Amino acid sequence: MSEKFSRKRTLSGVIAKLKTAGLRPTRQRIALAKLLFEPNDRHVTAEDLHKKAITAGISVSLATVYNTLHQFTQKDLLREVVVEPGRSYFDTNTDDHHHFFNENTGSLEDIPSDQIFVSALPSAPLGTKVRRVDVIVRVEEAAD
Amino acid sequence: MSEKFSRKRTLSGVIAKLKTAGLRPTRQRIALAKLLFEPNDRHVTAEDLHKKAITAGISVSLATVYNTLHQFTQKDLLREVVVEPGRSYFDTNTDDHHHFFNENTGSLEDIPSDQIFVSALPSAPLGTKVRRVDVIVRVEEAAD
DNA sequence: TCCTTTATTAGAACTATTCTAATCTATTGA
DNA sequence: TCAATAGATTAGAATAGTTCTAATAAAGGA
Repeated sequence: MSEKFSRKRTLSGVIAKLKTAGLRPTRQRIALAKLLFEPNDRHVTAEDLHKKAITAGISVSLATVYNTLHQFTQKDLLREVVVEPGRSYFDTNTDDHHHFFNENTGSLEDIPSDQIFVSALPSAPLGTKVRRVDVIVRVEEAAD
Repeated sequence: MSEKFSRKRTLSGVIAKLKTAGLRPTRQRIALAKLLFEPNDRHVTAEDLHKKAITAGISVSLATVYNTLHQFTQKDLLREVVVEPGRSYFDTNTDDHHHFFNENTGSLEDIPSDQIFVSALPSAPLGTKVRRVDVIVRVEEAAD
């Protein structure tokens, strides 16, 4: 019973999240949100998520995955991380933070914002304002 | 005479640069290097450079432009800057520095490394070592 | 319930990039 | 200087990731 209850809670939590964001809680969006907001796998590509959904028995098209990722990003449920040309990562952590990017494995890892300090001294170019500061620490496998 | 002399100097400078990098100074590479290492236009896409070359009357294929940009990057004559999914910029400034990226116009602007200070406190993930730290200050047109 | 709005879909289209295999060119050494 | 050869260039095909399109389906309100 408690399992059923907790599943139900998660479900309604996700639905509430979507509603608050002004997105209709459709079957596909609910399923994708549940996959995305699981504790692990915080950095996901569209391809990843699509595979994951199909594997989980959720029938959803790649187009919908892309649409959903972009909508979630627009509504601040996700954050897009650009580290490689030709591949977008989406991060379920929307708090202010930065990343390690392993160029050999392609894996991303968060750096909490209190573990790195950036003093952005120069003012933004004329007529513009700062939207966000991204720090990417590019690492490679250490040749032992 | 002095014009001819200086043109010659530039040419041999570019050739020397290529040779030192261990790259054969071919007609195409010399021409692309001269276009790239001009004082302006420090941030260039493959498409940009190809157009520029064709306009300048230099017959070169897009494949060669890509090859050349990657070879130059490998030899540290250029630096690749990834700010947008699906488009790579190449920066002729290989010194340690960072960037403003205008998300509306797609333009890049250098931030000298002495104008920004990053304390990368957290150590790199196990088995990896830091290769580079990229700071991208994303700006947008200020809604006046 | 029915109607309107919004979402989903398969597949085509698009964009940036890489690959392929044939042709050409720079370098080296006789 | 010239031929041999290692390396570079090419056009066009192929690929990967993403976006578009127009038809179908589902959600929410009256």
